[in-house]
Amino acid sequence: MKYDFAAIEQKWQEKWEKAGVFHAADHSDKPKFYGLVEFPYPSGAGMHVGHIKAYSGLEVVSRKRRMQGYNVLFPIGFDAYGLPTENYAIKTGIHPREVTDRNIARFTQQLKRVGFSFDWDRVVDTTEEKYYKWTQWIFLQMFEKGLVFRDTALVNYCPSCKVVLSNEDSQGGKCDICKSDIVQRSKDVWYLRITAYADRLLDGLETVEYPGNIKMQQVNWIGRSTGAFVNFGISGSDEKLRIYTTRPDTLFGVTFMVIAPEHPLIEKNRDRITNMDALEAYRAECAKKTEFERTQMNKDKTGVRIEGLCGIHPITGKQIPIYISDYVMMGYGTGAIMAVPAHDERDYAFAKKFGIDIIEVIRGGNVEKEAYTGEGEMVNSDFLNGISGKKESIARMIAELEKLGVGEEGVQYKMKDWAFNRQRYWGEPIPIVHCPTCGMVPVPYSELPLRLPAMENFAPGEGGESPLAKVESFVHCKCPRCGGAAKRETDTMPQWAGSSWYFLRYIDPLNEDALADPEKLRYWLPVDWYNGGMEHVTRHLIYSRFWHKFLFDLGVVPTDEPYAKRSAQGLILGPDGQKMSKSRGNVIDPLSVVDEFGADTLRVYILFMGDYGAAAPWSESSMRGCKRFLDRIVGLADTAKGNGVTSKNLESAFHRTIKKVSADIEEMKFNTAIAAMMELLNEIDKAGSVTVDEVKTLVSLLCPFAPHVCEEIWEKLGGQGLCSLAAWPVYDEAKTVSDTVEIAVQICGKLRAVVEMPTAASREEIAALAKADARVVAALEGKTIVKEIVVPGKIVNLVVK
RNA sequence: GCGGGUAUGGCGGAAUUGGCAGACGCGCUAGAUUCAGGUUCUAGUGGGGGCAACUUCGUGGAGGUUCAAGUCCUCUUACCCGCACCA
Repeated sequence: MKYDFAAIEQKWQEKWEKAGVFHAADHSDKPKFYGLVEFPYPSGAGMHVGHIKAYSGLEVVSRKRRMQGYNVLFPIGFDAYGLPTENYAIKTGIHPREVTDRNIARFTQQLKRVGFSFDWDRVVDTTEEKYYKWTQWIFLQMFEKGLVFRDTALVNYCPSCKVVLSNEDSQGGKCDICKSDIVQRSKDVWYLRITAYADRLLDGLETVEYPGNIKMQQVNWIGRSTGAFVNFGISGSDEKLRIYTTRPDTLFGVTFMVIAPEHPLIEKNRDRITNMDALEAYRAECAKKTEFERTQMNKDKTGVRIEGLCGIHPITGKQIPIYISDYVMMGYGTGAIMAVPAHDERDYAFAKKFGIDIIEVIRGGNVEKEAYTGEGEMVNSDFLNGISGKKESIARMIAELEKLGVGEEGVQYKMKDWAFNRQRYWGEPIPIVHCPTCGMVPVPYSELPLRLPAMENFAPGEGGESPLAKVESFVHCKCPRCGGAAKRETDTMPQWAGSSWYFLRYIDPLNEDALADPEKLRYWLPVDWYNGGMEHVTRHLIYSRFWHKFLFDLGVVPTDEPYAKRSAQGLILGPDGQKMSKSRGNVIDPLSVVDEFGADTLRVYILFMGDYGAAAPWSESSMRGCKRFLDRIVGLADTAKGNGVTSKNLESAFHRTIKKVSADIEEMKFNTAIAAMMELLNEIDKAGSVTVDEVKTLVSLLCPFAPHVCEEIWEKLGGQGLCSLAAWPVYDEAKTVSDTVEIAVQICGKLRAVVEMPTAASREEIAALAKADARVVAALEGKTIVKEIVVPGKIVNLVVK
């Protein structure tokens, strides 16, 4: 039966808003549930079906929790600083503030039309002064604790966006925002010392409930390796060349050393090196390549030997040639390696190309043919000879190095410190003053927020200078320490800043004295369940864990980890099975679906499409099936008569469905939860009649998925109050089992009959009933049973000869 | 190259973790209702064989374990995702 979804949806959205049913209470005797979804970037394109899927999962969980009597915090906000808005503003001349406000208003309206149960009184916007005041406050706290520093570095620069990008934003050598090629530039940039938290970010993973693949990605991203630092000598000098290796056990197999082209050793020894021309030519060649190109050419090794300098082996004292090559990176370890060609594939390729000796120190392979990286007995290795455990030889070698004072155990991370700046307008100003006498001075806390100045032209300056540098009144200031003339920092923070702590602000969005009240933080934290996209697993998720741990150390937040549990939704693909994109023209607009089929249908379909965590293509006809389901539910309500239960069988089906839907929601198996309700509806149709009580139960189960139509039916059936606040149905385990059960009877593993028998039958009774079935009797004709397998409730298998 | 994942009808996907493969939905076929249908209802729908009861094959491929395998083991193929000269 078709229903007027447009009228119903508007009616109930208004009622919910008026009654404030989705407001979280700050203090409550109820158990709390904090469900968090990744807040959107309010782009000009408006909402995407992907947003709906991303929010629908915890929307259902949150609605279920409310019905279960929890005090639920399910907030939403806007991560509104960022380049697309700024670029749009530059193009159109409309101020980013105005663009942002407009986009937020549009998103808000769209989200409300889908009927999400967000607490709209707690909306945060990262670009508001009252919000970014605290982003700046956290930055200054980090500055005070020595976690903020400046360094000259080769940075990824996007010539199109005119902005310095982090490694994370320039993966694959392309700008994450505009997809143009990245070039390398030398620049003074801000860093956050996230590596200081590397171990804790790793160890903390043990204490949280994240899916295995997310943990794995974070572990790989942090990339901890243990090994040793070893100091090699330099011929004719008391200088040391320090290297990092994970295989100190192979130290006797070293036949050459390699340093990165940018390694300072070369500059320091200019006068002693006899082939500077060749080295500089090679360096110039490398500088032309982006980091991406450098890492792409991973097989063909190039390099130049440094003439006039030699390494000295720390134990044998042997002279060792040193090369420069771009297969060694300045950014990892010490920018220098000891090369053991016999047992490392890269060193092997290099040695073959340059005709360098290969010394086997671990037996087990054929070093004439290829590098051997496995384990084996140590040879040619002095005091290590005869040992065959890698662990033991490494430990012995490290002990020896420490005894001789030429090395020690060490740990390295792939993760680099976080380049924390943008030369753009639409971001949080970095609250630092550069004073000619005092150096870098933080803006006093009392002067926060340091406001983003009004500007007419926010196009970036040539050469990557921030547009803020053009605002004289902003730049020129007095040094907060000495009172002398000084200049403000003009860089702004990167887009990941505001999103690194937004979940804390939801807890107390209007607080003017603290980022949030400690009492409230203690009540709500940690976030019980956080859902978001896989694309944020290595950036946002690590950054925000880092900030949270820092705030924990400050005593600002009560938990070491911000998120107790994390899940991720899969993409919605276009009807053609391809990723949705404007250029492919396969984008589905959620609001046009709401117009045509209603918000409830959209919500049910998106969760019914398939595994919540997997990608699935859009199918309009499949969605129509969900509409049909809701229409049938509406029709069912009209035929409901009387109270109590219709029949024992149907009662049992209800209890089974309550059990399944309850459990499936907890595991985000929304597709099978909906399928179970469809099955129940089919059962009811078969039974031919249904009571008002039963329909109310079904509608309560469906309410988190399709809340508008459920409220309407609930009201029509005389339900108390709102369906959204009704008690979540409970099931009786005893009633989930029906009296009889169908048992499959196999003979030699082949299905021969299906026999209905009492659920309570004993093994013997089951076997007897099975053997009494006419078809089984026929099949057993002339055979002898050699084995009987009886699995109560499931199957009987008779093995015959 | 390393790490992780996936593979089931015409399609999206189920399968209580070793126990009737294909739930649920779409699509399709036939019939009914309707002036009409992108409506609604009824029945059917994995492949082959048979009028039928029934029978046989069947979860990317090849082996294996088991009374019993989509599920466990070995090998293999294809695709997807992440990292990528990390010393």
